[in-house]
Amino acid sequence: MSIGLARLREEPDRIRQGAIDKGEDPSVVDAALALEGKRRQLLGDSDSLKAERNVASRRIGDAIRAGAAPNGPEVVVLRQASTDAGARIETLNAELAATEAELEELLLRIPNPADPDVPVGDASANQVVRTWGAPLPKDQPRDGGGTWPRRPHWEVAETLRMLDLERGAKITGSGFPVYTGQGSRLQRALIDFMLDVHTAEHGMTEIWPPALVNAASARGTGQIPDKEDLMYVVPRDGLYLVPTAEVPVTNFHRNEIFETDELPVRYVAYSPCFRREAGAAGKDTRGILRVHQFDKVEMVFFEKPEASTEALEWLTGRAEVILQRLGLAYRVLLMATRDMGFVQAKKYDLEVWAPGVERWLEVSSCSNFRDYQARRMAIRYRPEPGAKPELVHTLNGSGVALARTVAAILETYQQPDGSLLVPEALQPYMHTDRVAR
RNA sequence: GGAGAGGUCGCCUAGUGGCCUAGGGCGCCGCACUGGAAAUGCGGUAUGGGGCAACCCAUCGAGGGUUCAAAUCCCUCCCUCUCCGCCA
Repeated sequence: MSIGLARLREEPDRIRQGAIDKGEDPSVVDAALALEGKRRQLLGDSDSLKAERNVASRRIGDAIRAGAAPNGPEVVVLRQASTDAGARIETLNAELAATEAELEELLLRIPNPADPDVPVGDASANQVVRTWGAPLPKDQPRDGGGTWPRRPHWEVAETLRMLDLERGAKITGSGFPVYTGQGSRLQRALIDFMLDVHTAEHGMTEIWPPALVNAASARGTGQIPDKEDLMYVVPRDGLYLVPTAEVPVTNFHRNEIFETDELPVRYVAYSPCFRREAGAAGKDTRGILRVHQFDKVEMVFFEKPEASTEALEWLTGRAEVILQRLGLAYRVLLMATRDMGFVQAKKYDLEVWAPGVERWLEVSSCSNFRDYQARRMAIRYRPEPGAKPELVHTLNGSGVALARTVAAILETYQQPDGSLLVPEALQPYMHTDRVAR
């Protein structure tokens, strides 16, 4: 379940409109409402029959303890009453189970309504809310006059022996890049740099999660059943390779209740990410813009509901800090309802400028899920000490994904002589200010 | 991988078919006593669902089964601990 039944009953109109805005079928909302009514009816009937049966059973126990014969007339009558109730319960429960299964099916098809400030429409309605830095031109003025053309990242990397796509294809398959030499060190440097900034400066707690998760976790964040095709599966052990650290880190607190003073809880996690990218064949085949395995530093927040709106802005800003320190030009997009995804309430994408391929590359996606994800995973908190638990709000965002950031660095910091300047922020980690042949 | 022992209300623990409507201790909250505290006493202290409410239903690792009735008996699975094997 993702949309809450209470909310479904209380504000069906808003949920219906939310479905329409996201391009989903709104009639599902009414079908779910009808089934919910049926469910409550059946549940009430079943519960009162169970109460009857419990009373009868208790009386049998009392009678026997008081000295009645276990097969005496008094007990036989009671036993019959209990058996009869049991039979009717079984009939009702079968119907109830079918109803609940059907209802759950429908609820999974109701999207999380977008926040009121999200533009309605498809990708063309996405708004650029701000840009930072100036996108470099492909043709760069040369000191002595004229221009030189910036090369795409795969050419820069190959010249400097930082990347080996062919051997990656040999040992695993296409889309599994091998980073070599200073390329490998650049990976480590970026991971280290990002984790250091988010922990030491932004106060997040570092998590180093497993790279495989079980089915319950995959279900928790909605990877299955919806997106099973996107994941690598290990059927023999019933495990899934993580497509993002969001999956293990959000599930970290599945079925838990935070105490009042524990929130917010803010994690940052590095993990490799594995994506089959089925259906994307032919797109971005060159270089490392779309690969099956990449590395990412991910931020995952658990917030009090009243704080989540502001938390999304802060979260997005923390990802921006990384790009700013790396000196990469980027823009922030507020995603429109039909382009933001089924489960997000509000989402910003960060796109970095890659002057070699002359494209904006998505390196981060920062989302507020409100209580939608938390409901599926039963992650709650107590608003006051001793109060009834309520669902937390969850947020996450990349801070940031490596492969495309590496591409942007290679294309932004390449020099006319073929060497690469190391961004100042990375120099302490790379132990050099320049990579040359 | 093999053998054994376990998984009970935040923590520890009692519980071998009905007196379990899960008992006790610790912790926590409230009240009383106190100048204030400690100690002590009394009461309260899980989650989900249904009901206007009184209250009812479900949950003793998970899921099935036997029974009028399951924490308790049976089956399957998961996890933890100890020992052995293997291994970075």
